[in-house]
Amino acid sequence: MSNVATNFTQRTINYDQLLGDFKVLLKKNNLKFTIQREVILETLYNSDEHLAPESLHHLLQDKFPELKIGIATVYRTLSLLEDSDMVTSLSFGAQGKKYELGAKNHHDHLICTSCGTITEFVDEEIEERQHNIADELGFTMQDHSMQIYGICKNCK
Amino acid sequence: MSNVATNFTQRTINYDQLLGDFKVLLKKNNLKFTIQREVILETLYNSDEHLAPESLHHLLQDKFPELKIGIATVYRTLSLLEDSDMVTSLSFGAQGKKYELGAKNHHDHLICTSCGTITEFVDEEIEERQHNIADELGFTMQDHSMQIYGICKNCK
DNA sequence: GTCGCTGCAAAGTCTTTGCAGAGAG
DNA sequence: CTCTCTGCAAAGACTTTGCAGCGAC
Repeated sequence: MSNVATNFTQRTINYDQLLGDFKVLLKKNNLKFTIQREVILETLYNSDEHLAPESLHHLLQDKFPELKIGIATVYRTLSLLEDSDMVTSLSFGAQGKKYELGAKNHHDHLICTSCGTITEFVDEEIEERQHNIADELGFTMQDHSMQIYGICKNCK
Repeated sequence: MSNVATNFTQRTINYDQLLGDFKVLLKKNNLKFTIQREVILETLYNSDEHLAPESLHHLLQDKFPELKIGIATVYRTLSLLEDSDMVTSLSFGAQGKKYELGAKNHHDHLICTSCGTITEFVDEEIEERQHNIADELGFTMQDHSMQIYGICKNCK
């Protein structure tokens, strides 16, 4: 690969650390650590997919059938995690959001409009440029997201 | 402003031309040119906002009460326009999409998380970089979108 | 005239909320 | 024990669809 700083992301923290952060967060807000919240965090951690609430719910039902986790709990937990900046949501194309754990390095998305595959990438030049632009416009940048849509190698 | 290629967008075509394109599109697909479709196009053209279907519907009811345009027609026309690449949809934050006419220059969005204001910008360096990245990953780029979230000048 | 379009209302999705019992601290 | 969570079901919000009459061509 050339001089393009295009690197695939890596998980930056291990699960125990993530779980610890989650427990701290809960404690700080007087919330309880429940088995449902734990398996949702764990499932997000172990998934390389960008999960829609419904897909996550199915995964949970498959992996933890005895818990009978309700879809409402999935939505509530995702909102909680998103509000606490532990997960990020993306809304591509049609309707519905997809969630991914924020405990990965920051990255942007390349989305194949044919097969729907999402590829992640990071480009330092763009990252830096975004900061500059925000500064120039008197904006305090909190976050950003970028998507490139096209046809992937396999679909061509 | 410094050397940052940050320019605000300008409308690239006039309304008559846009309307002409729309008529051609309709004819090509054996669709009819109706007053409802025309006022929707016109309202989008005259709006500097990114419009949600509901907001657009309200605008239309205010401006053309005698037409009694139904919300279903708004949705159907927006889908038509989006499928034909005449409008683009964005889905920020919460739920629901917002639409804008595609007949503007390409631009990206800076979104204030406090007041919700959307500022548009273009940066050539980023544009170019996106093409390079897509190429490197064997991707044929069709489109892209970028959002920067933060706190705007006024809200600070 | 023909055939697509429209408004209306009903039906679908996706998401949130109310509630009573269950469970964490 | 207390007070939050959970699953369920009902309610909401947003979008799509079926239909009969209307209107563009």
